[in-house]
Amino acid sequence: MGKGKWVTMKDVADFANVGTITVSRVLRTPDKVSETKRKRVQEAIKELGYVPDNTAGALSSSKSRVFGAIVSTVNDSVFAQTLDGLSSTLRMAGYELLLTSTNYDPDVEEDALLALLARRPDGIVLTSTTHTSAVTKLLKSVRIPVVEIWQLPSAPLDIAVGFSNFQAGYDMARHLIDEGRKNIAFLGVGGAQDERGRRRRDGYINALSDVGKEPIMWPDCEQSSLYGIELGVAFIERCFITDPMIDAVMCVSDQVALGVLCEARRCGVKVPEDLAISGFGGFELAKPSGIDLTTIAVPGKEIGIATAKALLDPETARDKKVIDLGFTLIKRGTT
Amino acid sequence: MGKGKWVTMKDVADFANVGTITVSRVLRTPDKVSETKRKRVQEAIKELGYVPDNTAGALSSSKSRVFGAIVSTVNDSVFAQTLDGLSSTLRMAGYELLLTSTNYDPDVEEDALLALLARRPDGIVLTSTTHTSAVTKLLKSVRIPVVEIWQLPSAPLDIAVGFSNFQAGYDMARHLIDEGRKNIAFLGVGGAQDERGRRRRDGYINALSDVGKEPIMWPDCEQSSLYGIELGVAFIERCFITDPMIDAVMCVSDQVALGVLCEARRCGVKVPEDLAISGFGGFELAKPSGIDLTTIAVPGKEIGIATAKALLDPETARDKKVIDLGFTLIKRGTT
DNA sequence: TCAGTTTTTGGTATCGATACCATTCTTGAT
DNA sequence: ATCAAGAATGGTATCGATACCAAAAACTGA
Repeated sequence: MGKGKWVTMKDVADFANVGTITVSRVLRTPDKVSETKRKRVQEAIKELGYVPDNTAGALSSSKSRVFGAIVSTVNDSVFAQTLDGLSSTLRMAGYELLLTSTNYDPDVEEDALLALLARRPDGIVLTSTTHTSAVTKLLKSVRIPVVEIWQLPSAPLDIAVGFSNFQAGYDMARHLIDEGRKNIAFLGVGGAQDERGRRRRDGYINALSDVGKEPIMWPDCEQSSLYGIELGVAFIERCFITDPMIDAVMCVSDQVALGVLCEARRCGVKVPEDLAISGFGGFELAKPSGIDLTTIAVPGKEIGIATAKALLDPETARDKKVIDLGFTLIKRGTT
Repeated sequence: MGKGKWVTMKDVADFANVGTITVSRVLRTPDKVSETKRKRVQEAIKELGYVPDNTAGALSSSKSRVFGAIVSTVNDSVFAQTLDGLSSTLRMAGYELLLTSTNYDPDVEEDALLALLARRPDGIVLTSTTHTSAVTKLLKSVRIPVVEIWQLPSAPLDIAVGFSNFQAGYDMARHLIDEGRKNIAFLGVGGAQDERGRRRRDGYINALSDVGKEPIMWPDCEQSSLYGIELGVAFIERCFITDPMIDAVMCVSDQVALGVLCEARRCGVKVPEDLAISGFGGFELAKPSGIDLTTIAVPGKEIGIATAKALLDPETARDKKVIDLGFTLIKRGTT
């Protein structure tokens, strides 16, 4: 313990009395080495506590065995599931994940991408599909798989894995309309950064216009600093109370919907009689809990797994280019 | 765009008509290069779209500018805050974060650590403090800072940043006792994997024994596959109903507490009159929302930032060894 | 037993940057 | 004008692995 330097492959080779390349082969292609030497090398590795140096390996083989991910936030439970699925699938294949979050800032994305490329990853995952021109140029010039996830761009840079946020918004609005709701509001326009949320809102607007209705969006400007549950609470206080014609609210996320639901109950607003509420994200609570929110379940983990597969085998994935994993509208008690 | 290979430092040097080392210096120590050449090099970099290769740099300088993190799960909002603080602070200093999650499995931890060390990180972050002997040996032999976070081990391997889970459990139990509760249950023993939860439970047991009370723990065995909100719901159905002496429940997490709260309301159990409920994690909802859970707020983001600082300047951090960032008991309406 | 294969093994160059040392160029003081 | 001290610059070795090719060993069938 506490040796000054790392044990190198040469040390192992000398100890086992073989050439360095044999040690390399024991690690990468064991069946190409005779059993005697293989065992001797494996013992030497154990004995000396050798840990291979991947930075050196990456340099000579130009394969880093690392994938880079640039996500808008890790602070989201459904996103976290994707990361879980992604990183565990990759690790099983002997790859690691270099993670960066941008907090929805495109300039940070550019910096992050440069930092990532400096590590010569074998592939890149992005949760955003709107990039600065520099980013687009870089991504196009790079000879590695680029996977955009959680949405389906019309013109993917390379490969896309996700589902249609537009369709999700459309379907949910349609569901509310079918339930006989007359004045359906959309809550959560504020998130100018969140392009997935905007797509869902666009779906909502389209569905309404298909039946000749006008959208009601709140907060009406993007100045609002409210988000999550607090935004939901504020909606009841500041919007629903002043505009009692509203009989349904479609929330940008489950968090927001939860805020609306709790505050509605506290204020004696009957759900779903007076106000129908829908969320997004696949809130895990169901009927028995008393919080049975109608929502859209998203295959978060599956996206992660499919992304990992696409990274590991880009050729196959490129045949499809856009991999749509769909979503599920879960009708529960709040609508 | 679409060039076969990466642009190398040599290419930039030739283009700018300088030596490679000058290019290197422009990137790392710009003030040691004359202004004329510096500008020429910077233009060449831009012109050619040069992205430095850090794997090569890491090899020759033995500084990878990458830190590795092994977390039990990313699927936890408070953890996510730590990761956010950690990775953004590190990136500002020009470092990246290599993230691995173990899903609470110590064997995975060992694999993950080996994979991480193969990338020769400049430091390591761990959320667990119970390791296999192989892991402990490896971590001790490594000459880089090792930071254990989210708890305070009595004998840290190197540096620890966090707060006392034991104390948090103790204080919350004490709070319930002070509120006059007679039969306080602890909900969430099942998480054998979650050592932080176990510490809090130990604090609870201690607080009760200090006043001569017996602990009530549910589920009583670890066979339960329930977790999160569902566990909270199950508690009311299966435990509280059968043992009506219980007048308080201290939950291992806010999620669980939320489940208890919702189900209690649905079943007509009065909170806090019939049942006091406490959570853990710093649930962001407060009084106006109707869900005003008494909880313990944890400085998640601060832990991330402090960890980053410790990694970047281990010498200073080692003076303290254990950095206690504390926690805050937030008394709200459920107790 | 031997030529012809196939498998196993090792030597050497190489990946792209930085470290170290040597050299050249400034600059200021005498 | 000359020299010393310091700044700027470049050449070459090096980091630790893998690629590529050549050599040695083992195996095949006649």
